[in-house]
Amino acid sequence: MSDFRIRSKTWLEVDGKPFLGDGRFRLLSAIQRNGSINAAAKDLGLSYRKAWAQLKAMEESSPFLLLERRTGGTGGGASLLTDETVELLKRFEKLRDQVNRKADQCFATCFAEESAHADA
Amino acid sequence: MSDFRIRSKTWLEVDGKPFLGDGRFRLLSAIQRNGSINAAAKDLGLSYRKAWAQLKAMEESSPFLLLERRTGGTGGGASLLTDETVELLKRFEKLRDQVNRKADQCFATCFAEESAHADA
DNA sequence: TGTCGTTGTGCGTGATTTGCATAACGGTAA
DNA sequence: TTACCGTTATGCAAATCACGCACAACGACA
Repeated sequence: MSDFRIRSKTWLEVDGKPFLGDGRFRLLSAIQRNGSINAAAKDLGLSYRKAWAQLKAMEESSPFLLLERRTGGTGGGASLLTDETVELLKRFEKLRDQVNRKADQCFATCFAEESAHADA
Repeated sequence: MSDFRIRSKTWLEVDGKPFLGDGRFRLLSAIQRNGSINAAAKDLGLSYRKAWAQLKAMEESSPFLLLERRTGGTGGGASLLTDETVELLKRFEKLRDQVNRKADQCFATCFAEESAHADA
């Protein structure tokens, strides 16, 4: 009964539609690091097309502006996360980590043959 | 910041491949209720083809026999969960509910404007 | 005014999913 | 023994979806 591993995903929704999950979290983080959607996509090994589609989906249901885009100009353009987005990422990361940790705990309790209580 | 709802999924893997998640849990439960794959599929509103594919995928990585199948005979045939599968479903349901409950708690903590600590 | 690297988008191609159609099976009853 | 019935099991064509190439628009700076 214990050949299993547990996995879990946590994400936020708006109006029943997916808003922010792990993939989009990584994308936004990469934009923050790299300063542009294009560089972020390359960084993560995904196509600009796909990254752009994810951002569009997010923006369609976001209650606030996600990022400032600049087309043309020095460097060809750039994209910058808003303060609210940076704050959102922080909260989401904390939430996700807490849930993952709890999932591991529950798994140990429900599926281990003989489990001493872990107190991590 | 609080137009969001939290969602989470929990599932089991074997050898890095998805084994038991919410959809397959519902399928197996429906087989238990209905006594056949066909009736279970109708019950859930999915095609027999798809239900069968899910079972096949599970069986390819399952450490034990999932269900007994009978082709032909009275009623045309039938399918019955093994005792181990019934036990697995119980444990998974418990695990899933615990993780979901914890996710709701964490969400309240991380995203509520002013949150008194909930102690459910 | 030309250059450059962005953002933004149309569209053809390939992969994946879906569902229809059909074969095989075996208890039961005639 | 044989026909019947509803199930398990599967091949295959059609539809749907995802991917990524190719290209247009943009604007600060030299």
